Amino acid sequence: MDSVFSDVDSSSCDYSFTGTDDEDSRDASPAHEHALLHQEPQDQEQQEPLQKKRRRGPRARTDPTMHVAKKSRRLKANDRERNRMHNLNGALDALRSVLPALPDDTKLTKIETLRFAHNYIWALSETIRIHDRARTAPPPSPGSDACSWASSACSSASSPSYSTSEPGSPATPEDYGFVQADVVYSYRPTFLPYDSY
DNA sequence: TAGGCCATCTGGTCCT
DNA sequence: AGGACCAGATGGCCTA
Repeated sequence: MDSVFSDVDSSSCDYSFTGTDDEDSRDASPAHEHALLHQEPQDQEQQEPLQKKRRRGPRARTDPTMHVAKKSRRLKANDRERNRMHNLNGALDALRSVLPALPDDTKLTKIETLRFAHNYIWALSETIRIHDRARTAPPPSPGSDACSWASSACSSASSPSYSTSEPGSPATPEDYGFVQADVVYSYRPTFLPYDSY
C-alpha cells in the first residue's frame, strides 16, 4: 500500500491521480497535471530542503469518473489552497520572528505561536499601561510596589523571555510566563486565557 | 509504538 | 462562475 506512494518524487507535486485508472490518464495526462501543479507557488517549496514532503494519501484520489474540466478546476483549487496555506505559514513565521526567541531555539508550533503572541501582546500593553499610570499618578506610598514593578519591568523590556518546559504541552502558565527583571508577568491570575480557546 | 504536529486533498459555503 | 475560506479526513514525519 505504501509502495504506491513511496516512489513518488518528493520534490514534485505530481501526487494527484496517481492511482486513477486508465480512463483518467487518457485525458488528464500527467504532463498536464504536472503543469497545473507547477505554477508559481512551488518555487518556495522547492527552495526548502526536501525534508518534509507530504504525499497525498489514498483520500487524495479523485473520482475516476470526474470530467476533465472538473478535474482541472479541482487541481487549480488544490494549488490555490496550497498556496494559501503557504502564505498563512509565512505569516506565522513572520510572527515567530518578532517574538522573543526560545533559548533552545525550539520552533514554536502554530498554536503555541498564536498563544504566545497573544500573551506577549498582553504583557507589552500591560507594561505600557503600568508605565503610563506610574507617570501620571501621584507617587505611591513607599509600601506600594506598583511603581517599582513598572520601572523594573520597563527598564528591561528589551529582552523578555519565557520558560520552555515541554514544547508540545503548553499547558501551564509558566510556559508562557514573561520574566523581565525577575518580574514574572503572569502575576495576573487569568494571565493565560489559552485554556478557553 | 502511540501521540502530536503538519501538509495536503477535498467538498461545501460564502463572497465578488 | 470562479476564487477565498473553512473544516474534516488522511497519511507522513518526528519524538518520547
